[in-house]
Amino acid sequence: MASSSATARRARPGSTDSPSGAKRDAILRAAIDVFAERGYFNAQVADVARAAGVAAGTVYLYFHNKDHLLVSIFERSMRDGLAESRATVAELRDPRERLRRLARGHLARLGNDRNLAIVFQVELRQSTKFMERFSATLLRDYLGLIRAAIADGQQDGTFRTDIKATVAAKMLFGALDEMATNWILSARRYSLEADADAVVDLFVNGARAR
Amino acid sequence: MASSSATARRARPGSTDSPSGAKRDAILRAAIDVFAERGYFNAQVADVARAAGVAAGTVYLYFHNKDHLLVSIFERSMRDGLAESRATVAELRDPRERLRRLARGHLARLGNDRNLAIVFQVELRQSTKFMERFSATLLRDYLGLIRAAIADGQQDGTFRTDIKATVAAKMLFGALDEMATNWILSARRYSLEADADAVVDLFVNGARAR
DNA sequence: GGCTAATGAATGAACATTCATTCACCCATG
DNA sequence: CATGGGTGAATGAATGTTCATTCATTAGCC
Repeated sequence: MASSSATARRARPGSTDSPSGAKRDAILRAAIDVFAERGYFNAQVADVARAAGVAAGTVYLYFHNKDHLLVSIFERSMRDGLAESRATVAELRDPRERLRRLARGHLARLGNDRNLAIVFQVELRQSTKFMERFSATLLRDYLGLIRAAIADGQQDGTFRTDIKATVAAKMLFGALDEMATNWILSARRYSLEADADAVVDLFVNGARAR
Repeated sequence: MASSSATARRARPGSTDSPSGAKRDAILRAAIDVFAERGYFNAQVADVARAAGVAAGTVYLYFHNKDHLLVSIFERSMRDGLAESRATVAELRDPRERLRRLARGHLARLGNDRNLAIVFQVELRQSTKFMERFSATLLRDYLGLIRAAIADGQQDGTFRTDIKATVAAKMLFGALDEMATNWILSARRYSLEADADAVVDLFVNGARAR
């Protein structure tokens, strides 16, 4: 009943996933910037449209509604980030090195696009609805990569076996997340990626003097 | 010019800080529950009023506006939490033990009031406006306590001196924060406070096998 | 009876979404 | 090669709803 030609609404250019979608990209980029600037709930769809150089109604040719804009930003970035992370991990054997590269990648991605980082660290965490969606993918797949590296390290004797890989993974992720949030809120413009090594070092070696 | 009797609006019972404020407390408690349930932006002031058992207008006798409700929740909990943390820390000498008790206190406070935890971990992080306010106090004073414990530990030889206390403090905080967020989003009802020791142990000793 | 707290209906502004209309382009035809 | 009409993308003004906030009125108390 859904897509028979009887109900045929006018074909929409890229509601789901068009191949090129230059205009769709422009709207998405504008949404990242406007949401980062004003905050999701305070941003008006008309603002996004203006920033993208299109009319308000045009946004609805590419996205179902305002929510869908936020979700699309999330899914796109997530997809890209995870793919990159998987590729990075695939070619490394040493668990410590894997964690280091995952951390660098994570912070580099956010550090290279401040507005995207704001959307991820702040705007996306509004309401448990988004959080749960966020959590169901990022914290499953991405945390999974970290956990796997740690578990491998436990296998090969690099890491302690008396800690739970799951808890350790959450910890490392939390530490990175906090670095990103701090970076956003800080007036200083330091390199976020540079924090990665310090975090992984502390995670691996601990704070205790030896 | 602000508070001269010329401008004297009708005295409001507890706009800022009334001594007893039983009704104010009821409204604040209702706000925590309603915001946790529906999310700040989707919650209506009328919902809060209903949950508190008062009329919509009454909310405005105690709070300037909807924002002020969120800010008040934050400031009250913050004040209490910081006071408790300071008291805890004051009577302990060992840096490791201080960190452990700070962590336990942090997670216990959130673990004892799930709705408050939701407001803190999710709702309060909406828009950089709140985040900055959040950051300016929590991340200054609270992180300060953690940093001081770490710095003391560096002085007395407990902790490595080749790490920056500031970065380490952010890391530990981030790890705890992540535990709290995970706990909220998890369907399982485990004890959040129990995570504290694992986190501090990992922070102090690191993941590396020894 | 005078005072303040509390009420809740009414107000009005803000804004997501719709949709009738315009515009730009393509190509079949003479 | 010029024309025109068909197609669907794009527009943006209009709509309707959703609340935060106000305030004239009432209730309770000393």
